[in-house]
Amino acid sequence: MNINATSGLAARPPGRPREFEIEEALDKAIVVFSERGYHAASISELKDAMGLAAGSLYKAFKDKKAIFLAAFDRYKQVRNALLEEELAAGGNGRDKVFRMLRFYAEASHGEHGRRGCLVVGTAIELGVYDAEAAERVNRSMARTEALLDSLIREGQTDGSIPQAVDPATTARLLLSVTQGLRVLGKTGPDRDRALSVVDTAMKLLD
Amino acid sequence: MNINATSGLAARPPGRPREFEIEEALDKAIVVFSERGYHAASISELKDAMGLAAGSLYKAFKDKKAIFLAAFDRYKQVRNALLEEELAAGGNGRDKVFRMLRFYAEASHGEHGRRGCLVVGTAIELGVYDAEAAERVNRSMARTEALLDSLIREGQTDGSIPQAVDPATTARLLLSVTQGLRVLGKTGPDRDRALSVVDTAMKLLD
DNA sequence: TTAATTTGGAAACGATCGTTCCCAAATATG
DNA sequence: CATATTTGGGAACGATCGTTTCCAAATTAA
Repeated sequence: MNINATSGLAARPPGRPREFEIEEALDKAIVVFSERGYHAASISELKDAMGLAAGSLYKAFKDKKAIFLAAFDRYKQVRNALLEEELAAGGNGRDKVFRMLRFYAEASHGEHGRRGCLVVGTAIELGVYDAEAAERVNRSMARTEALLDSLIREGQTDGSIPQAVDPATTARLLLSVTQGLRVLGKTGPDRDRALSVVDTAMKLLD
Repeated sequence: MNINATSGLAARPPGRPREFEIEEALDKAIVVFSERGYHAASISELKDAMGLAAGSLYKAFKDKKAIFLAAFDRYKQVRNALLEEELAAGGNGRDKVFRMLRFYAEASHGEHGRRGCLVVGTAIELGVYDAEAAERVNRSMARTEALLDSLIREGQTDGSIPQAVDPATTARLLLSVTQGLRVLGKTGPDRDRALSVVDTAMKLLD
């Protein structure tokens, strides 16, 4: 029996307490990894950005890849929460699809666009050589595709999207549009151009 | 007066002649850079793949970035030639757009898909921090977008694409579809799924 | 109080990075 | 022929990489 389990509060473990918040540090790491990519982001850059000494970093994480994977998971958690919030404000299925595409378009221009998407960056840089990274990328893509699929079906149920639209193939197309926007956003287009792509894509739901 | 200029043939320069073909070596470098990315591709890997000693490599190229940019330019030259060939076999404008999208879809699955696109990889990994790389990426993207635009207009002229289609915004959407397919192809989808995206995108030209 | 444990932070480690140097070989020029 | 020039190839360089080690500080448990 674990006497600590009687309390809902986690008992403070022995030893000197950590002086930084893991999630705050990961938020800084996300910026470095997104802008620079996995290989170009050095431990030196990471520790500076995260405000930690190398020793502290390696007590919190096994190695560089563990930092990266934790940052990836944190990134997905934050972005999923923001997307969920955006979708909750939506009306019918068609409106939710629009909001979702707009969500990606807004992340694909300006400073945010140049910072880049950690999922896309991971797919490009680590997708082939690292199984753990690839699995996370695939899970993320599959989730996005499934979400688009379900929103299209919701639109067909509420009448905002015609029955003639094929949910599966259309979801796959819209997924590739969102990933493509993220690529273009690294070097390129301004807000209006990103949003015009969304408007054009929505014609597939007419 | 340069007496050598009287001949159309390039006069062999003094010194020991190079024993390898630059373009053949670059074709090997393209594979390494595409699969691994710029930073993960080490000089050691590159020289092994290219079949050269480090010294020879640095006599042919100023530094690692010069190797990369030469490989990028070679990649674009080869891919553009293949695309041009594919388009020359096309019928009307609509068919040419289809062939162009299919050209990207075919490069976005299986071994070729996992190898990846050097333009997409460069945008992600170097787009923000290297001006020369960014300029090449932007030139490539702009060229592709302009080509799609012109093919759509061609289709409107020959009657295969409705006048209601807006060439500029549709070209931009199709560009982002092609870039997205390349991202998905790194970890994912099989041939049929890639081609189904193309079929769905073509509905925008109905 | 004492022992055990964990963190903070800096110094140090071996490995690998991109690059340069050096010398023998191969060619053009005089 | 000798000389200048360029390449091939490998050894060597300093810098930086990711990681480990070490010690003082902070905490829990006994």
